[in-house]
Amino acid sequence: MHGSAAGRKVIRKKRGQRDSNASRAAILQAALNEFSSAGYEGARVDRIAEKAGVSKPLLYDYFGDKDDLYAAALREAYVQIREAELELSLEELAPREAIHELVVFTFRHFRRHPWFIAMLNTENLRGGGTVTRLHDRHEIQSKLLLALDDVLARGKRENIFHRDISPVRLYLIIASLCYFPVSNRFTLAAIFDLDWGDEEFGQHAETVAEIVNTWLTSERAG
Amino acid sequence: MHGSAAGRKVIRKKRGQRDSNASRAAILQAALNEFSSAGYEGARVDRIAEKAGVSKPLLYDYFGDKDDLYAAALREAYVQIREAELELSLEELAPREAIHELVVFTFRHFRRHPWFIAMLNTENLRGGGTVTRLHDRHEIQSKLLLALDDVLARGKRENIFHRDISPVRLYLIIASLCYFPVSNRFTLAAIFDLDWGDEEFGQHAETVAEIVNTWLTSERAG
Amino acid sequence: MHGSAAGRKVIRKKRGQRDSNASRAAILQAALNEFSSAGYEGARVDRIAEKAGVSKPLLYDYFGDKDDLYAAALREAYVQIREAELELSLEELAPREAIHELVVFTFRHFRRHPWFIAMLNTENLRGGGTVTRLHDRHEIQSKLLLALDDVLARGKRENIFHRDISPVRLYLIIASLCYFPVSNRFTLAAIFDLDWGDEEFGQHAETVAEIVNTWLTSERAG
Amino acid sequence: MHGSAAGRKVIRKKRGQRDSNASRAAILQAALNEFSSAGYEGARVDRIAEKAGVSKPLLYDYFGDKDDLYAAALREAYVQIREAELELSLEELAPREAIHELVVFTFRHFRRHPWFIAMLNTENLRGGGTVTRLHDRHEIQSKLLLALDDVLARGKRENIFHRDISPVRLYLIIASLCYFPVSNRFTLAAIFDLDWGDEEFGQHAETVAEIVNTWLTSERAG
DNA sequence: GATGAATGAGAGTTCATTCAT
DNA sequence: CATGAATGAACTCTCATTCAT
Repeated sequence: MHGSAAGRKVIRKKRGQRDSNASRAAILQAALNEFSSAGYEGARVDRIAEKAGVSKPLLYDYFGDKDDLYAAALREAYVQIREAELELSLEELAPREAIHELVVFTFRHFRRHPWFIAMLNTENLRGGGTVTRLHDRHEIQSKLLLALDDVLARGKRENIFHRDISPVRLYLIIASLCYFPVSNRFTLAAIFDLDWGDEEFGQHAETVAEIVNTWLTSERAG
Repeated sequence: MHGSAAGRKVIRKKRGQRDSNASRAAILQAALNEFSSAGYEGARVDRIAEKAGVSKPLLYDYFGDKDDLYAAALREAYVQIREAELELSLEELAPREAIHELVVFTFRHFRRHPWFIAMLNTENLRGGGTVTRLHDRHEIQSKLLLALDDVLARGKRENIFHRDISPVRLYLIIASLCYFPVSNRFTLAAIFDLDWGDEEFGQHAETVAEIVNTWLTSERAG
Repeated sequence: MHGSAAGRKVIRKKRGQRDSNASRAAILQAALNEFSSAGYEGARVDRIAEKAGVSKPLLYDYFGDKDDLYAAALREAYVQIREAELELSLEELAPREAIHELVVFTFRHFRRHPWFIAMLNTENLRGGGTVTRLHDRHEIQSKLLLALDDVLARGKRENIFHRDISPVRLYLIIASLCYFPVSNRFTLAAIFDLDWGDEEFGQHAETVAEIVNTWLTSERAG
Repeated sequence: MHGSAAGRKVIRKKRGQRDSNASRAAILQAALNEFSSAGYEGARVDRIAEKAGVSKPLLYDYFGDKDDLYAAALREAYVQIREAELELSLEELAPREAIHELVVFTFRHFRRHPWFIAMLNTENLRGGGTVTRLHDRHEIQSKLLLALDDVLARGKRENIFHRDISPVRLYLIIASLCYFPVSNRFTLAAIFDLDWGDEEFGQHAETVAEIVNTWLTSERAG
């Protein structure tokens, strides 16, 4: 069923479809770059069309108006970031090592994909109205949550972790610690002279991993 | 007569100027509201003037162009937030209690001043070019850093805390944990159904405080 | 079919573009009118667009900003005036008659193209910054210079003219005499009651021609 | 009578009047500078007030609106130029020498007072509406006309000049020859590379003087 | 299907001018 | 007499969007 539908499309407009897909992808990528580097209001439809190498009417034809294009770009940001997460596999690591690995990965992840952070900030600045309307917004959840669930369960079973916490809450904590220094790097640099290079970021990641592990392994205060 | 008139003058702001000071303050506040709710590009000078109850030319006369006004609003955001921090005093609390208090305060602080978070996000989205140009940007540092320094020293002296960490780094960790759930509340709500009310935020603050205290009091791993 | 279509295309302007060339020309003419009748600062872009029958964005798209449009109009003024000069041919006239013809023509020329004079005045009022930047400003030189060179040479050869003078200097003298009464006609009328009609202008042109010829034919003072 | 009137003023508002006159003069001079260097539309009332060292309301109080101020500046331009002409005395020179002197003087005159030329150009660009409304516009006529009348009469009487021409017409010719090279110096420099210094201007003045004298002394063509 | 041509609506900014003290 | 404070109106320029081929 899935296959035949795709097949039909290819037959019906072989070339058109191929171009069409390439154009769509180019527009999407250009939109993602533009929105993440200029914000919603700062983004220019002209610039997106130009960078994508298509005409504006085509762009409007494919994606609707600026708002729709922004929604598509936001969705694309989530899709891309989740794809990038696939390279991480924690199943075979011991719980504490898994946490360490996860923290270090998340940190690097955010540093390497600043446009993802920019899109999230933009969307939150706008009140989240767009993300709420993404029809598959729940499927977009980090795959890391599942891995985290497994790690937490193993840690509990092996009597290494002594805290009851949901994977979501734990992810929230890890994400908090990794997000802020990247997201706010410019103001932090200006106000606190925290102008970090790769090395300092790496060290901070180690600290963060230890904080999380220390907490997970400690007994609850009596 | 002369004396009392002069006295009144001081209270009613400098005279001769129709109401210069009041106008300035009104513009600044309106700008802060507008920029934090619409971002830099989304902000409208018309709207700021209207909300401030002044004409656009007056606004331009006082603050220069939109960029200058934005810079003034950003600075005002920092000033207001630092003023609000004065209500916290940690000197008389035991180290662990002080940390707990600080975390809870910071959390509530961010929740109550969402425009501050919005301004920081906007500025980081823009690459921090404006904050770098604020002449007194270093004096803007959180007063909490000083308090934190004292708390850390006491904790060490009393053999309660066993971690070597600079106040700035510790503040970074605390701020990270408190900032992200507020800053990203809309996307978190949409993706993870993390739609918190005051109570849940309060609980999370407790968790955060415990994480930090657990780490500070634990021995370094051998 | 192909050929004839192509032929038609040339006549009907390039196709596919809705009416790009016609719009450009209309804008240029409207700009010339507006700048020459209102000066640079007094000229209104709205008015130019309206007179040209196009929208402002189109105008900006074609010509850049007001400054660029002004430069294009200035250049157009020179182009039009030089085109109009083509109707004059002096080669077959005797030297004295040629000078007479040239003076009378120049006078009438200036009177009939007052917007040319207005553009020159405007540009000189502005310090000439724009004309200096015209890339082909030297090719804009009056074709009359060449004719003048020929007339002077013949006059010398035939022992009619006895003055050594470069064509440029002679043109400067003739232009001076023809320009001022037209350029300053309003102040002259107000101060000296010199409110001339066509006839008086014609008489003055005769006087001017005689002045120039008298000088050219006279021997240098010993 | 004269003295007592002045005396009364001084008594009536000793300081006020003195300031008032100084302010008026300062405004007038500033307006002249501004209008002649920026044109009517380009001139800024703010700048005039600032350069004159007075407040804008004062300026408006003294002179009315921008139009009135422009009219006053235009009148002032004529007054100043006529005052400067007083230094020339032709009565005791032989006719040909007088003409030579007059031409050289006029040339230098225009070169040294470029703001006068700028004001005339501006006014002509505007259609002369303002000069027409100056109540004493006829008294503003060049004093040189009277001198010229005398020179022409003497030339005729002494059988040196053989042309019938009114002083006004002769002045027009001389002014034409001296005005254009100065007025249009920027475009001439750009188009014809006529970038003159003092010396070349001086030489040109000599040529002009000879042209005029040659014509005046020549017999009318038979 | 794809695009050059075109625009309505509105943005930031400035300017001559006038209150109110 | 003198001015700091204030503004309505207008200007240049831009942007998301659509027509017509």
